[in-house]
Amino acid sequence: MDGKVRTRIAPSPTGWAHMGTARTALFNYLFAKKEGGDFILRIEDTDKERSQKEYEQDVLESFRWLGLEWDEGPEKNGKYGPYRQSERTELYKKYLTKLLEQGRAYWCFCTPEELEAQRAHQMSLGEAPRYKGACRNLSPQEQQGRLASGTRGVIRFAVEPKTVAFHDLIRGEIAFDTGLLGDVVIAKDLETPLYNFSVVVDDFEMQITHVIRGEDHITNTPRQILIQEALELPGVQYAHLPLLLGEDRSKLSKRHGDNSVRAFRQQGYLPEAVVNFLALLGWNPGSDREIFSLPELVKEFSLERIQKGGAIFNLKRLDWINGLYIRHMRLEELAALCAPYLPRDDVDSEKQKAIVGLYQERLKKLAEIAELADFFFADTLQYDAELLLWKDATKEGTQEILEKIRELLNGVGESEWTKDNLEKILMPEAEKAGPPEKPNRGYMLWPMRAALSGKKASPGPFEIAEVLGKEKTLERIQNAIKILAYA
RNA sequence: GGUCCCAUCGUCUAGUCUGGUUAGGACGUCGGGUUUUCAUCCCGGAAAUCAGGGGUUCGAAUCCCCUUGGGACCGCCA
Repeated sequence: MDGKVRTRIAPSPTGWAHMGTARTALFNYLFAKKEGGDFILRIEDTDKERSQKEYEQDVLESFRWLGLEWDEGPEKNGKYGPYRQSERTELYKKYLTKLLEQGRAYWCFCTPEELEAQRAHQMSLGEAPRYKGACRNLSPQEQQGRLASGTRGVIRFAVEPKTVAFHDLIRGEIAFDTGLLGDVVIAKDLETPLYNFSVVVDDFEMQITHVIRGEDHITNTPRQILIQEALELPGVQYAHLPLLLGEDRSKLSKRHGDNSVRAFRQQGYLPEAVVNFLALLGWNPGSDREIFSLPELVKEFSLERIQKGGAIFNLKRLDWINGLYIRHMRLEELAALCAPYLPRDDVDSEKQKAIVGLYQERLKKLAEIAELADFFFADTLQYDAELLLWKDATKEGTQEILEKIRELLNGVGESEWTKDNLEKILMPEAEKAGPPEKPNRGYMLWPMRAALSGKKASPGPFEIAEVLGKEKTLERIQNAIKILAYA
């Protein structure tokens, strides 16, 4: 032992990687890196029924996307693969056998029905539901006999009644009376260990020094400490994180919608923004600063500044941070990220970049650009004539001004077709637009912008015109005149 | 029901250890400015009797006790 800090994230691949898992991973990563230690990824796939490769893949992709690279694991294409519990069966078997031989664990042959009945009975009596079956008193010979006869059994750990206390790095002393626990099932058979057992074995074998996990694991801790003690393994430090909550203040789950990392990724949240947002849920630097890159978080991080109470997963705030990161991005980079959300055909990358540039200040998440910028890719715009009328503008007046716009634009050469030029040419006219007694540029700019975008809200008319090009711009002005004529 | 954890604006939180602040910041919200619209940007407002009650003290969000409320867990899931 060189005293190096080692943390781990241990997800089970039974669903898409969750935001809660991502935050736990982040805190483990931050603490490990802050202490100059290692961050390890261990896939807890002992549940063969529910574990799926697809989900495991999603976990790896999600963590990599967030920039949470783990420090070791089986080599795979020059990158570290994850450790998998399913590949460590022999290891668990060794420790399981040891506990069985020591008499600290035993085979239990109670049926699920019997256990259910027991639980129900205890609950009705107001007791803590726990295993108090008779199998604990079966002699080794009886256990072997039943196994030999083909009776299905599970392996239970004999919990000794005592007070187990541990020091939680976030919450301080926490004590439990294990007499209330009951004998926990630690394996279905020698080849199929269960969570509370495999965790203890792996955390020791992987030399984990700090177990940083969700608060929902607090009550598992005494069981794991007992197993640790029975196996004569050294203890680890625990830090139980406050939970991520839904709007109703209950643990964030599917009930609150799809909170998988991939869902956020698909909507166009940036990994840097997600990391920044997640870090500030339950932790703060002790200053007013709230924008941090991953390396900056590593520098600032400390377990002492982690909150005890749960934190609601506030989408509005994520949107704000995401918009902020989008605005601070290099346009080339943003355009590349937006490309998948825009139509592929007939658009060159320069034009795409120009379009994205118009939305850099307007996007909260990348996917929004599809709908916002759709009119750039449309053939003919469909909209109600009403849209073209600004405030108290009349149909006739608007028609007139559109004609004027067409005339002026017609005179602009292809080579002079830039936003600045168009503005220089049209603005003097716009200033005079409207009733002579109270002219306002809105009388011209609004219908022009509406004609070009077909929308109530969009970037400015000159910016759009530049991207659209002369031909398409004139076409749309013409189209607007027609729509007014038929209205 | 049992065990354990938690409690400052609607939300994320600073301040609590080492009592003395107009209880600070941010998101959101409302209003104003810039503006053809939306967004950005700038300015301003409302918003927490610090869950409640009792102590200790000249003084309590901060220290002590009680109560209440919320949450997590109680699986042959993790």
